Amino acid sequence: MADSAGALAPQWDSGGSNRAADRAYRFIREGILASRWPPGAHLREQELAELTGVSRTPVREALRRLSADGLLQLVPNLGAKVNAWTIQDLDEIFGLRATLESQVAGLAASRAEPQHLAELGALCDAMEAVVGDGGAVDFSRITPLNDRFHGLLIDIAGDRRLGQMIRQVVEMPLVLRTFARYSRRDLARSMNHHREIVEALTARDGEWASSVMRAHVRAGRAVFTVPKTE
Amino acid sequence: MADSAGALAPQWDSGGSNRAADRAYRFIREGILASRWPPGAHLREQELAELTGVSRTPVREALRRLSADGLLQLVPNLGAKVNAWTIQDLDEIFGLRATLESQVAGLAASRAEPQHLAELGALCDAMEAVVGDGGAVDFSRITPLNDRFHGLLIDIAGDRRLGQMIRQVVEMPLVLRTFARYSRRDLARSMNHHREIVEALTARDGEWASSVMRAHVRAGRAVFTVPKTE
DNA sequence: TAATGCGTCATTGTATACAACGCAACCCGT
DNA sequence: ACGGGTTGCGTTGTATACAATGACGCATTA
Repeated sequence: MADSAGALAPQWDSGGSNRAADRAYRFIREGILASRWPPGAHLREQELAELTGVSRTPVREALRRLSADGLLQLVPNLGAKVNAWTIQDLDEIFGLRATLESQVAGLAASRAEPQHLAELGALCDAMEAVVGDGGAVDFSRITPLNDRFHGLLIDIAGDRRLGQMIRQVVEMPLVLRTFARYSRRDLARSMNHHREIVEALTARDGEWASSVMRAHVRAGRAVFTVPKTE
Repeated sequence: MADSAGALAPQWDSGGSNRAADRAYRFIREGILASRWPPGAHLREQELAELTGVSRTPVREALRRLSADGLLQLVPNLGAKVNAWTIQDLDEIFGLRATLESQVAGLAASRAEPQHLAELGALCDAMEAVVGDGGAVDFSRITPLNDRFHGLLIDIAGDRRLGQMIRQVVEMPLVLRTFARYSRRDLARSMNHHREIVEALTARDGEWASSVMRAHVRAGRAVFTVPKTE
């Protein structure tokens, strides 16, 4: 799910600093996302400390944060396990996303200003350019654009906590991006959704924007169940 | 806000253990909720360690958790400040609650079973008994009942993540429970909301339940702005 | 006098040593 | 052979010592 309804990587600065704890956080997080450790794997603090080049103290802090992110499961006196995702988890997560992101779209409709609409439109152009290139779709170029699109919507909506919640929910199943893939049809539909959302915002129609966004997310959910058609 | 739309204290076991970090967590949390430290106050790790009777290590862990809860604001190299709540914060938080809890009510409507409805009804009875006593309302007796009511709804809905999100959102402004108070009219309305939600669940009408819950939360928000009428 | 640079101190961040806990293997008794 | 207790080891939890960072005050200078 390198595309829209599935991506939305957190771009906030949590862990952007140069503290040892932040380095450990980034390192472990990247490792999990790259499936360096399979779901269910037990992470030992000492080992992580050596790998990261810091002591156990910042590693412990990183583990707590990753647990809060939902990437790990922490059991007292037993340590950290890489989280494994069930069907029910996916349903719950995408259900939450549908609720929250459609809310964002609705809010954004009543607050979007011309420059916002212009940037959203430009992002659509850029994404369509990548998809329409003819050859194999370069997901690594779509993902940041898509993240920016959804992030910008959150900014426009102007509800910090709502945005924070969404980022938290999206963070959880980030691992799965590697596995699932959008077919070309899925991608085309996603692009259309984006366009339609911008249109709805231009028309200042919150219900419209909200509905399309809900569809957008639920379509994203379906990619995990329905086989890739292409 | 000892009542329904404002309470819903987290009853999960986060911090229930006997580890030093958990004791520190509980201690500091209680202190903040009891206004032992005013909003904006700078909490020093050493001082907290001495007060709690543990070392700085578990105190640091507790501070990180409290920051994730939203009770503290953490700045790298500068430490922790007790969070101060603005009008915008309240609007955002109650907005989220309205969205999430109404979702829960809707889900619960399609999943509630007779024994659930019975327990919800019993909780309504108990709360009304406390309120209708005639004398001054004993908030300390309403709060746990109300928490149980909302918590049971979450259980019935059967969406763990949704419940987790709600608990997280409710946790944030928990400090304010001390300040705001429901008038007798507000309380009466709250009780009516509860009853109506149970009715909607009995009728298996998710839209109905969801709407009442949304009203319930927004009425709770208003208590913070409109002066107590009594 | 006001602005700037430096030094000191309080406070946070990190490393390391030690304690407590849990699991597993083993021994012993029945 | 099987069950219960026990010991040993690996891992997590906690305390403490040390390093690094930022804030405040003072002195120096234009």
